[in-house]
Amino acid sequence: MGIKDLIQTIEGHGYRLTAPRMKVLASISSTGRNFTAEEVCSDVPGVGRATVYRTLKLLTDNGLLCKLTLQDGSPRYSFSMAGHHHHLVCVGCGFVQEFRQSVIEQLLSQLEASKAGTILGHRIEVYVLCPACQVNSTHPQPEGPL
Amino acid sequence: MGIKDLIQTIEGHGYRLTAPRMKVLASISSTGRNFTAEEVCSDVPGVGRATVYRTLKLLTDNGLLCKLTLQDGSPRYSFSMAGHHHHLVCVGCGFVQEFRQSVIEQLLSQLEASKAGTILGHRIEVYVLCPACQVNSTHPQPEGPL
DNA sequence: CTCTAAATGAGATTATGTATCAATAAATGA
DNA sequence: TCATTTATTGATACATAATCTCATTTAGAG
Repeated sequence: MGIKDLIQTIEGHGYRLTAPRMKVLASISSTGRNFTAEEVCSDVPGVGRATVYRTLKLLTDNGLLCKLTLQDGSPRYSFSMAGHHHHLVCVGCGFVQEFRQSVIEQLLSQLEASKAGTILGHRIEVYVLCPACQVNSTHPQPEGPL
Repeated sequence: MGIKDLIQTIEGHGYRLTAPRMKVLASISSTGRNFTAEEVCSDVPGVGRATVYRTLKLLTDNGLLCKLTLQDGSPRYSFSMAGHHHHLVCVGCGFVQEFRQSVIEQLLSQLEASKAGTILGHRIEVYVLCPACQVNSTHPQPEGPL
């Protein structure tokens, strides 16, 4: 996700493109991976914590970011490529892949058919050890990633 | 889940059956539904908050309770009936049903086959409006449940 | 009954945010 | 351009969920 897309979305929705927001956009678009809100805060000195959180929420609400939950329950933000999708999170390096799989639609219709009620939403996250991290754990490194 | 099962598990794992723990067990087994940690705290005056959290964690780690996440991200505890399962949470009343569905196994094998890495775990929660709450929302009540 | 390791409780601390509100800055229109 | 309006900001307080510390207590073994 380039910073231009982020800027376009901000302006396209009628939000003001302010200096603090620009700093947040520059920070997250330069990381190239997913991140926590506090990491962004550290990366934009001079910008208030509240503004960082507000900007992340703004981007999340407008579909540019996703907030996901790691296996231990801690939250991270990642860029959102597709419309509706789920997350494949590497436990080793934190790398996030999105996926869409037709069996999920099957699952939801099976559940709806079983008189469980009207489905309003769902949360699906799969935790993996990615191929690169599997190699690292076979040949342990002094300091692992993430 | 009766209080006897809870006690048996505590003792069976070699944990001490103390008065504060008994109060927590009595509280949660009498609710008959799912609950938050703070609700339990309020229900066991005299027992420290840390002890309540420690006991809930103990029960969760030993498979008697599940910690689930509502749609807004807030956590609740529910009794765990089956071994491995997922949650169907009513957004209206908070009622939690467990489910197991074979399509989930399909999903996981599809993902594993797609060179995504080794699957270590997953989190699947489906948010519904249960039949009873659908009736309530059609004929609104002064004060809804939960 | 004594002893010891487990468990407790009070309170501090951490993590992840949201709410408040006066001050500031961006867009709008005269 | 200047004034006005409105969004935005930052400092700080607050909220929630939980864990950590550590001195004290207690369950249960012997």
